[in-house]
Amino acid sequence: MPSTTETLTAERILEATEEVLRRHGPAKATVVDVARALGVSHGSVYRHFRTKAALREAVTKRWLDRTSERLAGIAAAEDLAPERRLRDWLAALFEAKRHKAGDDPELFATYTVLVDELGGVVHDHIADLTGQLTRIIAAGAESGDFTAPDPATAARAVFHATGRFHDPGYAREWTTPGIEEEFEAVVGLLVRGLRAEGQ
Amino acid sequence: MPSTTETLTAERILEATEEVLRRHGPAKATVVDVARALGVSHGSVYRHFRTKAALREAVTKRWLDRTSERLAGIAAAEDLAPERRLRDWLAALFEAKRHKAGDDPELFATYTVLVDELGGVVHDHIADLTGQLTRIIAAGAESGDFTAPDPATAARAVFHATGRFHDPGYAREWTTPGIEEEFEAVVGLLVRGLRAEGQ
DNA sequence: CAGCTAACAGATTTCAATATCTGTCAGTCC
DNA sequence: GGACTGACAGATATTGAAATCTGTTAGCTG
Repeated sequence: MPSTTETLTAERILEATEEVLRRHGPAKATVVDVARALGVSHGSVYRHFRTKAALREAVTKRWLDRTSERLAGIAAAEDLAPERRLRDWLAALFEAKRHKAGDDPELFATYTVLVDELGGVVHDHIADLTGQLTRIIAAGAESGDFTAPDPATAARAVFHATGRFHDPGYAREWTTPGIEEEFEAVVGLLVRGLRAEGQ
Repeated sequence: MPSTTETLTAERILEATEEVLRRHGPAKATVVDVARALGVSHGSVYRHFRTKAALREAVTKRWLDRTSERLAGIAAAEDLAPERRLRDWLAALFEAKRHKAGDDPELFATYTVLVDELGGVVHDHIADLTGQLTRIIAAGAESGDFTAPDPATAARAVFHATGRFHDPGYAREWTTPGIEEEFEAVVGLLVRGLRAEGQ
């Protein structure tokens, strides 16, 4: 039973893949399942994605990009003071990840598996996020609020230092009681470390 | 073939267990293997450890404690300036973990598996390490080198912020080229954040 | 009698046969 | 004739029967 008569597009395949992953999980989701969900033969799916890995990569990239886009808005908010912008951005990153993990834990676990079987995608995602952070810190350095000889290095340091609050490997900890305070303590320390001497 | 005629002690069982883990890995190491290595029946092992989990826990605790002990020396070196002491301690922690991981990757992977199937042991280990950090930071706060209203909170923040350089989950990254510089950048930022206003 | 063994029940793991999946391609169908 | 199918070979996953392991205990042994 074909779900619609529309032509088969990469986009429709990605949507079906996401649904199959949600239902079956990363280990049991097959290309045949995706084709079945679309009412086509699996050969047709291979017309749009050369391998199963390419399909998984595309769907994962889409998922990661949805997070980056939301944060890009904050990174671009040049009206806010740099410190405020940095704190908001980090809080939004934490909140976004935590929400994804808490909302639908199985889907989050699924994407976590996909993410670390796909080296390149994560690398790009992290480059994207640290790029946004670099822009915030560079703005702060220019305005004199921050001391940062090399904003890109400082951005990576801030990103790594807050890993506990956005790296999926720590997702289990995101529901423990004191986590908000831990986050505040780490961010507070980092912001103090970035601030220019005369405040 | 009994390896010796000595009486069977908990200590001898732990040594044999470590050897069996090194040889077979965490998934295939059995209590029967340990007993065989000691030339006794597995029932004798159960006389000293109530369950297989208890045996694994004891051997893991021993392994973690070997790291803590080395660091305790630095934490107690009260002749060093607080900032120096903090930097040395963090560098020693990174170095210790990195060495363990690089030296015998399979044994490290084995213990990593054990560590995160045993919730309580890690918790104690982390409490031990953050306790050492707290003492260093508290000393810095007293001497006026650091600003830290709550040294224990600051210690946990520093520990979490440097997770990338001691959490086994990141072991893969410890051999990548820029890791030393990343470490320096994070530690530099944290130390700046801890320093009292007038330097 | 303290320390050990050996045999056991139930749970878990292994292994090999069987089924399913991936990726290709010759051929069908608007 | 461009999008799709369906049959195929080799790779991977599933399954269930057999082997092994965990944890207990009755009894041996020095």
